[in-house]
Amino acid sequence: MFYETQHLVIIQQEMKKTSSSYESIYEVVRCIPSGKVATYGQVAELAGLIGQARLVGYALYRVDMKSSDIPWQRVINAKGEVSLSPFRQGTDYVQRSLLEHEGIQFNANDKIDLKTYLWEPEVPL
DNA sequence: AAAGTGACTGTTA
DNA sequence: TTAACAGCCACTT
Repeated sequence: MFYETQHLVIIQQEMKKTSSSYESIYEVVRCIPSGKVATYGQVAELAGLIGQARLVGYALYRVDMKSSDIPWQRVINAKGEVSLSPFRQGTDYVQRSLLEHEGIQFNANDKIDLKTYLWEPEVPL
């Protein structure tokens, strides 16, 4: 997709894929720089969990704001929008607010231009 | 133990 | 362009 296969191999070797532990996911999210965003699928891929975007969403749901060392707000869906959910109790608005504070702009359709803001990892961590 | 449910996504129509 | 679908898998009932 966006990365050299070689890079993926390296990253996957370093990240443990202990299912039921979301450490690899959190590790990737921590690498997203301020002012950039990553998609759920992208994070899953980098964490060695290809095709399991939903797992990333679930992992972030567990963390949410309790852990301040994880920039959870920088993960959005593939359409470039903040994923909404009735269970988020307004934290979706908080997410948008945090991103705008980092300099990310939303267009008239409440979407983020991925061409401009999508995180493109250097080789590797 | 089986079935339902999501902070998802690529494909198909 | 948008929308429905089918995979996806940990968790909860």
